[in-house]
Amino acid sequence: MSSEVTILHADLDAFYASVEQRDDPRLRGRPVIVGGGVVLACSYEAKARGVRSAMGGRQARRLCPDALVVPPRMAAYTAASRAVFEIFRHTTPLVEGLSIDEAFLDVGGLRRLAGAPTAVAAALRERVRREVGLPITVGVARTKFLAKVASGVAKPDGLLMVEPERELAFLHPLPVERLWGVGPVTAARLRERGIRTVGQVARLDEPALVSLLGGGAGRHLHALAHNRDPRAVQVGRRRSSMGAQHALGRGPHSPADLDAVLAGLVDRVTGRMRAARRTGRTVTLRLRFADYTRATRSHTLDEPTAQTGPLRAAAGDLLRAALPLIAERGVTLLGVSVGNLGSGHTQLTLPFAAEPGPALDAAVDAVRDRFGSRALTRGVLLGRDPGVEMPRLPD
DNA sequence: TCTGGGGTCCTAGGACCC
DNA sequence: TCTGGGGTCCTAGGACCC
Repeated sequence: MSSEVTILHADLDAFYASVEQRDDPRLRGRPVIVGGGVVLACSYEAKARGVRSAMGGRQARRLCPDALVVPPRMAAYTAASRAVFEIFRHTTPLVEGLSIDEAFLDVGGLRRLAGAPTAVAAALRERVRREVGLPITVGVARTKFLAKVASGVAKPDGLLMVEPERELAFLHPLPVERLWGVGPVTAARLRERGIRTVGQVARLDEPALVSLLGGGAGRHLHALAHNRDPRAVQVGRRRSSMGAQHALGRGPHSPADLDAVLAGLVDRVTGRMRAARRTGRTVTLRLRFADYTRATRSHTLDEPTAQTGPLRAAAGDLLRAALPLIAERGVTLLGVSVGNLGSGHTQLTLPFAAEPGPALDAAVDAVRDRFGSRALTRGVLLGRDPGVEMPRLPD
């Protein structure tokens, strides 16, 4: 783990709502809600009145009757996101996107070129504001985790650096919900034990946390509470699944209706897959029932594909097999996603001959570091020229 | 808090392989 | 013949994130 502060977490504020306020002056300074049935995003003026994203539209309007409700414009948000990520990548090549509106940037190599990380962060904020017209908050710290927590604390439209010598003083008073990976269930489990702050978590030993929360979450939380986070900023991560879903209302819905909805969903997903030049093998049918329980059913094809036909057929089989369950509980949401994306089709061009030896071994290690071991489970194609496929690496 | 649409990662059992 | 150890893949569920 680096002992220097090099990591930025940049996070656009109330992203969808800020784009709407940017594009329509009448919305500026006023409570804005994006999305009708459910709040997709809301401006800080609406947040001040208690409106939260994922809240039901009725409740949101009750809390804030004078809110201006606008329908989402996904194309505008995608365009704004692209413009902001261009600025990120112009700042440093080491950019790891987390979602449409946030990313980690490693600016460690820039000290001589562009100045200290806080100066880089301030310039970045200024540029996003000037060129894209959006407010953005940046957290600056020695680790990804601390940078993310810092941006959360600094929101909205802020900049906060956590100096190495005050990391624990910054971290320990925070409520556990601030920790990345602590949601309602984990927070409730901790609260039952009287644990509310990160400092209290840090006083528990790892076995106690593991028995309380399970192996993965327990070890994760123990590390974070002790400020251990060795993860590097990863460049070039690709989506591993693509999906689409649709809420149906309480029904009833005939099998033919469901099949028609399913066909539309598969069409949408495969269209996006082809546009992104991705293929996939695992089709997952997602169901939500009238009692808000959920189920998934999945099937893995022998060959990856982006064609509508085979994926549609597999999804149809899954739906037919789930009809008894649907008849029993009543379906309210249907979703399709395709996973196992792209493996076997990844091609990396490396600047050396792909012959066995120390150079190749080192390159494979570098690939593992950058993309994770999963990138190699189906073999990575190495080539000297784009478009030229080299033999598979041995496993 | 009564619920949209898009994702990630982890766990666990069973099948199957050497 | 009824038995080890190690590994991958598939399926299903669950927690979490924006």
